Amino acid sequence: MGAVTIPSHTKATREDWLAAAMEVLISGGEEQVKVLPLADHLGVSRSSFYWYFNSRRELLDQLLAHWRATNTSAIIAHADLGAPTIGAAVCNVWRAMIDPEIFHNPLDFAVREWGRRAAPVRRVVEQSDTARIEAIAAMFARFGYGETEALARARTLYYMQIGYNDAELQEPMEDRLRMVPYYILTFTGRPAAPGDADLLEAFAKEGNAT
Amino acid sequence: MGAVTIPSHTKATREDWLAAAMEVLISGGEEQVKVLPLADHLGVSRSSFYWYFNSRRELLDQLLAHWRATNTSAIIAHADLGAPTIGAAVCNVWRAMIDPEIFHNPLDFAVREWGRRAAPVRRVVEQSDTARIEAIAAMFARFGYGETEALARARTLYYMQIGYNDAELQEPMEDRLRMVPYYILTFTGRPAAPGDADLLEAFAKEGNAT
DNA sequence: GCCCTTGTAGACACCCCTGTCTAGACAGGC
DNA sequence: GCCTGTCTAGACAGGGGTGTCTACAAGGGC
Repeated sequence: MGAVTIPSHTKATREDWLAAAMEVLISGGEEQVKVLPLADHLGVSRSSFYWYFNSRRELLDQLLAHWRATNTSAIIAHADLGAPTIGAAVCNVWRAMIDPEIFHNPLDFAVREWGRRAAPVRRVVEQSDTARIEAIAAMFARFGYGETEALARARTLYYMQIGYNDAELQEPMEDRLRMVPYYILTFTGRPAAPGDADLLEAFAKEGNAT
Repeated sequence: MGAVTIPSHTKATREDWLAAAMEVLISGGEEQVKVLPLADHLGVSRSSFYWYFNSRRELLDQLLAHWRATNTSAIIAHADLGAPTIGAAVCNVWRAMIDPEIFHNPLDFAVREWGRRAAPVRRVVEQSDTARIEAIAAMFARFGYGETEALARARTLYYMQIGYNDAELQEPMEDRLRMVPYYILTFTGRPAAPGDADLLEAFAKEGNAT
């Protein structure tokens, strides 16, 4: 991991290509990740790309690897977090999935969509889904839910959030917070305890619009 | 609506183009709907397409219109159905969203994905989501849930199913049925009544793998 | 039997994308 | 000051894609 010396006449580094490609993957999907437009965007010749990468395919593999190494672990970490009540625990997971600092939702969807058409990618996505849900189910189990119920509730929480994010609901944060107790009731089957949504509210107050 | 006479030397009708395009939209997304491959598939010259349609764009508009006219109304109709208990009502909606005869899930996703990138399409999808959720919220309200709770539960049910479908979970039907009472408990906050899942089980018995 | 509408084929102009290859610019080691 | 390794430009070959235009085949109306 020694510092790599970058010649001063370098216009676009490997990381520049990756970052630009990631942006396009997120905003336009895998099919839009094309070498020519990326080269234009970086103000560089297309052939320069082939110095860093063997092919477009290799670039895409790198993007998938990056996704794998970030989003899934973030959710699992938040499901594993200690919490006083199941309601607060649910809020931890919920927060992890709406905080752009923790979980990159547009990227998650870009990869999910990509996987719907590319079998190798789909397998990676399925593994991640399973791992995420297992972590959430374990969370419910820690609060006394039976195995099957924990799984049902984990799936409900997880898939509901996936669907919710998918809809990109433009809902004012205050409306959303007002509904939190009802969501907690639905997800856990127990009334929300006072303080369950504290961390969520604190996060909202920091000025996060979406 | 008079019967249209089709000259015998017609190789591909307007409907043939539409059906082929729909297939591609579903399996490959909007970007894959291309005139040249469709022409090859239909064993016809590309120029013949331009006799029926002014442009690729016009073809896509037709596909969106067809989606609008089928999937959304199917869900709303099933949410409006009478039911003895809220658990059975939830099963009605659930069944509507997993029965390929009623609701074309792959098409729904293709359109949803398309809308993520095309603003006019997105608006149509948003309208549909709102209408579907309102119908489900009204269903909960009919069983005595307060307005906000009904909305929270409607969204949970609807988005969870969207997320669930998105994951294309390959789950044996018997496992799925076994979890139904737990899902009913989660969605409604009330234990499943005997018979709630009867229609769902009948549907499963008809031999529907997914 | 002719014409006219319907539907198709094939060529043309134009655009965008991938991957390869050659030539060359630029800095640093020696 | 030359050589070498790093990086880039530009041209080339090859593959698709959209629309348009002209010619033409094949029935039905008259």
